[in-house]
Amino acid sequence: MGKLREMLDADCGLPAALEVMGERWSFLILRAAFNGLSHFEEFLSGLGIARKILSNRLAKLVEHGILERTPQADDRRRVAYTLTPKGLDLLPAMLALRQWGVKYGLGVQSDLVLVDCRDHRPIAPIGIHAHDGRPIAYADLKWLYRTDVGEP
Amino acid sequence: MGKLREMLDADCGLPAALEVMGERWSFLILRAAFNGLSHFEEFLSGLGIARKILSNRLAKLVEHGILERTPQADDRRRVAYTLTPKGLDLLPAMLALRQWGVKYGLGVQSDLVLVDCRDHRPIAPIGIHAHDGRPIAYADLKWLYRTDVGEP
DNA sequence: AATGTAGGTTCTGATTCGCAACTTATATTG
DNA sequence: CAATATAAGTTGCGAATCAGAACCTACATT
Repeated sequence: MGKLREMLDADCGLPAALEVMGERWSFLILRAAFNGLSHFEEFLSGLGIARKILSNRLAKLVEHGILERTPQADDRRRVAYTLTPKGLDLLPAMLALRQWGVKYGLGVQSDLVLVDCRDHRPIAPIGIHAHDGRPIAYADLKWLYRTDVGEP
Repeated sequence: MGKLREMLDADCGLPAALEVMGERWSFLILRAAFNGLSHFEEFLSGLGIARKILSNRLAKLVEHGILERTPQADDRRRVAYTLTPKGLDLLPAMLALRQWGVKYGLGVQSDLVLVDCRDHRPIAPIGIHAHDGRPIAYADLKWLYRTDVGEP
């Protein structure tokens, strides 16, 4: 029980991730950004979000370094919100959620498929892999203390 | 622009996933379940969540088929909440978020590492792979209509 | 029978959400 | 140049949600 408790208390990274991305709309804004949207009014009409909330979320995403805010040079009314490397690194998490939603969701199936542009074939389901790339199932996982891991 | 709009409108599975998992605490409850917790009071003290919210979230997770609620036979006061296959399928998404949080979070790094129990080496970062398992970068992805994908 | 425990529900205030209207800085148009 | 339009916010306000505490109920233990 002590160990269990310790595992929970350990800041496993999830609370940090959820601090930003756990808020309503954050993931949908991120998806829109991945889809190429970058302006306030694009997000607004594309997502059906309230202006106030969009303003708040964009500010937080910028504050956390997930989006970058750059006023446009040629039209200084416009501001472009673009994904930073930190934001781009959320793609696996977003796709994993998305694939889960497609697998179990009741929603209408999209006609668009994410493919490898090289061979135009759909990407593999996001999954768990060993250090050598071999897929692993949940049953084959366990928690170890850092000092007990095999040699890297 | 029409195509962009269409991509956003398409129910890509993310909204469905977020309907349940987008709510506060849902992911942390899920993590606790993956860590072996199964009883109300365990979640309660393990997470520091309010009773009311925990009650509400557990009900929703059960309602959406992510957890299963089973009153215990030997002590019928106790109720076990356990992950269904649908819930277990959220592991990649949770790990992807967790790894992102570890990579960029400010939180204290956990001493516990998730390993392949066969060789005791840490799992690979969750990533995007082509149908044949080859890793792909964001730049190599694109959206295609289902009718345009390469032969499976 | 009395007490304790697991799992909730109810009551209260503080936050957050969402809609609509207003503001400010820049562009465009007559 | 004046008038109007547009992009990106901010403000105000009612509705929903959150969090903490106390309360409740079914069961189990002494």
